[in-house]
Amino acid sequence: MRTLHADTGYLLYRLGLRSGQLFNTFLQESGLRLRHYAVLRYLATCEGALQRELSARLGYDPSAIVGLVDDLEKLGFAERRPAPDDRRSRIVVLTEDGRAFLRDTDQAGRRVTDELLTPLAPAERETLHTLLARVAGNGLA
Amino acid sequence: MRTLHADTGYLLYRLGLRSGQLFNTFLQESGLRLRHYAVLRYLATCEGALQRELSARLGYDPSAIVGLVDDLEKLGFAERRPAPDDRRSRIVVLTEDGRAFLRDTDQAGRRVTDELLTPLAPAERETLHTLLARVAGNGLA
DNA sequence: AACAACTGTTGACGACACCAATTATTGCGC
DNA sequence: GCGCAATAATTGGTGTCGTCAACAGTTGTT
Repeated sequence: MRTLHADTGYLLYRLGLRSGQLFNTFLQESGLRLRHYAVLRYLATCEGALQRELSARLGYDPSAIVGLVDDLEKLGFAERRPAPDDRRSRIVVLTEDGRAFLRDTDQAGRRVTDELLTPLAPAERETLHTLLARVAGNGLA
Repeated sequence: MRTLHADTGYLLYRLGLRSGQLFNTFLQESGLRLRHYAVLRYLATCEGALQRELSARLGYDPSAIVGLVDDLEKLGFAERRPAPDDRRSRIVVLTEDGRAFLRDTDQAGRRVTDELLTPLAPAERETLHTLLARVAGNGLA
């Protein structure tokens, strides 16, 4: 009987859990969790996003986005602005504090991935990243 | 600002979630979940295991193992036997039904990983698996 | 004007990780 | 042998999370 470790899908599942845990412990002191961090990082790339866009791109349920943006607003890292053309929507934008937080934690964030990929040489990490990106495909990530 | 997809750790986290979801939908009709399947597959390799061993090797909390083995016993896929040398421990063994279940679902299980790795050529899948196994390291997986 | 579709929001439910405490048993020091 | 720390399985509680249903406000269509 072949062992479970022989299954690439299960390896991905296991390492995904470990990676998420590492990220969360890294974010623990800031009061945020990985989900908040993902939203912040996404907002930093697009200069304002609708909540439904956050939901679609990050893969979280729309109802989850509500709470995440609430938390980020409470911390002063993001804020909701009314959408000019559609009064149903609200545009979430990064505040200066939020941008500063990303700058301050960027280095520590890289260390998390470094720690996870310790067993691999730089070239191997590059290969792994390329393959994972291919698997992630066009969709979110 | 670099995008979130540029982070290998986050990619792993995301793909881990997707892989787990794929496995769970594949197992949905059988009433099991990925955690149960992991226990079954492990039991198939060792011909009987203590619950603390399952906890350590699969990375689940000991309290979680209790419920998982309960479910597997209820389905007739595994059973607890008293350990001869230590009356505290109980040895969990696969039943014939459990072994048959693994045989019947083996092919479908492979399809799950195949579906996940669709974008990759066979040689690339091999490379990915090797790298992931290296990252997983000596410990569990 | 009537109606379907969409956005954000709230609420509920189950699954799950994590930790503390308990019971039964074992092994160790004395 | 006796006392005591350590261990295996179990129970329970807490917080997080994914998923779905329902809702109000708004938009677009016809």
